Amino acid sequence: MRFMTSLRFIDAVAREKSIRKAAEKLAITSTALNRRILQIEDEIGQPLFERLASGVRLNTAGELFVQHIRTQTAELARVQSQIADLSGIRRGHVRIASGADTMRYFLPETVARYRGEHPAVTFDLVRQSGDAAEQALRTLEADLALIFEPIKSADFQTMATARQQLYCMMSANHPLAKKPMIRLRDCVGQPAILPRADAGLRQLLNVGLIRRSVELGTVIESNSQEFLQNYLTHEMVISFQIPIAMPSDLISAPLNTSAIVAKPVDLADVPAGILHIGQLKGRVLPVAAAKFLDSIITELGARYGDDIDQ
Amino acid sequence: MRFMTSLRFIDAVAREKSIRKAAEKLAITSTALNRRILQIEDEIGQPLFERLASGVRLNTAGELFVQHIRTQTAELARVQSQIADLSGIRRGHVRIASGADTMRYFLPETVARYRGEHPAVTFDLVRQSGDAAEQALRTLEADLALIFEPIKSADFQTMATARQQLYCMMSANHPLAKKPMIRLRDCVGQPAILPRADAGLRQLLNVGLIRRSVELGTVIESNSQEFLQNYLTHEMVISFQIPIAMPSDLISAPLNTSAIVAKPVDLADVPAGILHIGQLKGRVLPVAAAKFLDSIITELGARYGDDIDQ
DNA sequence: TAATTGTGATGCGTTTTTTGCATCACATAG
DNA sequence: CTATGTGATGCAAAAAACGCATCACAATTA
Repeated sequence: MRFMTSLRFIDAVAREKSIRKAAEKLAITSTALNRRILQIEDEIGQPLFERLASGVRLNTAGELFVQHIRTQTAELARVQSQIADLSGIRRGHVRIASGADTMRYFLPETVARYRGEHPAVTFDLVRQSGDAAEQALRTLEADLALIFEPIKSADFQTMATARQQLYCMMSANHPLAKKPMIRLRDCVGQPAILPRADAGLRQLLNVGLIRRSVELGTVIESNSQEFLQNYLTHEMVISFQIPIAMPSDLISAPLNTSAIVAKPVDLADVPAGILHIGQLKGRVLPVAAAKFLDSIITELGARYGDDIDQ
Repeated sequence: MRFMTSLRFIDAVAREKSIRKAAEKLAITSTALNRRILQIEDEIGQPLFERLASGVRLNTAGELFVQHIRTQTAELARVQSQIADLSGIRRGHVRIASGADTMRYFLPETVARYRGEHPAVTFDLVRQSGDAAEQALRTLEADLALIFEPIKSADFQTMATARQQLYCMMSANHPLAKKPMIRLRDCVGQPAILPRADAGLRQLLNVGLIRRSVELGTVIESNSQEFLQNYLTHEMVISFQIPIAMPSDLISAPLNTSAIVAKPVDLADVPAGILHIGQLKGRVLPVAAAKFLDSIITELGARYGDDIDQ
């Protein structure tokens, strides 16, 4: 959209906090970008940026204007999506911010199924922390966010939730692997590898550990789920995971030949965590995003049945 | 705002239903305008207008897009107003659609008082019928509307109301002029000049006339309030008016020397009509318009006290 | 039926706007 | 004090927008 160019540029400068850096990202020269900004500021009647030695920063007027730019951009996307939807085939672009949990199996499968029905819809999938995902909704960089505990912002509008019981994962020949259900007291002193503290799963686990006065032998912390899971085959340690982040056969086929097994942690020790699927409060989503949200809810329903809300 | 040009042009074409006519209004050639439209349509990916031999007409996609243009234009105005408001002096532009009643004395006085406090705020005052005023709110051509009965659209959000008792006006030497209060039965067969049927006042009066089975000798109908009032000095006829459309001394000073007098019509015959002041439902008004609305409410309160709501 | 009028689309030369290079002025860090 | 980074600006080249003349089509009029 040509008429959005100047607005897009201003948004970029606001994000980069530097005209030259933004110009580089936009693949134009800083002088062209600079002049566009000066022109808009001239038309507005007052500056939008403070000029610092280290770059630029939005002033109050700029904050207001950039907020307008972002909502306008999102609105335009929504209208375009709506218009494209008129021609029968569903077009559009869906931008999703999510934690790592759903990026492993759930989203690949759900997106693939949706794209099977609507090949003209494209996706952005950004893996980030819960806080960052909420922020992405606010700045309108994302349409939907999937966040596993906790929700911090009042701007987050939950459209669906799924209860996720904590599972303990370990090598198939680990002593605990024979139990059908894990109690935290079983894990006292066990060497464990855990997600880092900013993950919702870790916070959920910590509450249980404190309540039961259990201490694990935390040998490794990592924010890579791949690492957490694959490491289990190399050392006799335990880890924790929620179902949505596990291969589906790990739970559904307890007699599988996999070298790794997952056993549920007693809900009395650690309550089920909540996976929140939501959007920015008050926003009207583009057709494609709204329909994909339906898809997510359907898929969650198929997987977890009664553990789904809304 | 340079970046709004193409959008403004499309809106103009949508309103004129002709590229050439719109081009003339916009003071450019039809070819330039035509090309801008083709370009936008190309970027959207499908046409926004149907091409007819007599001009163009919005198709469904166009309706959606033009709606978007209008809301975004209004939003931009709001943001600009908000930004201007940061610099202390209140700037902005207020667009008012109203019936003739308030255009005579109420709005001139209220606007003048407001501009006395905020000289940088400019105004558009469009006199039109109630229906047209509601339509102007919907197309975002107006920020506020003042409508004297009846409100038809569900999109109209009433922000304040003022009860207006009907008054009978006549020359000071008219037989009825001696009565302190007029009953409709006093008017049977009286030659009368009335506003046209599309005016709220006329509809209000008609209800009373039918209920009391009274018929007037309607000799003249006009939509010009000036005519209705000034004619009273030339022929012995009666007319009707609401207080807000009358010079303030007509009521406040009953012993005035004016050649024209106004006497209230008994509320048992004709109930008080309601003057509605409102905006498009759900819309956030620019600062200047919102503050002027406060001004209107204050002014109404000073004039009519208990007859004001909300 | 034929001419006329009005509509949007398009090729081409001109005008206006935007862009990029080189450079300036200024602030900060080393 | 020097080096490096920032945004602003003069000037020429590139790109975009514009206006004129004209086409193709449809509806209206003679």
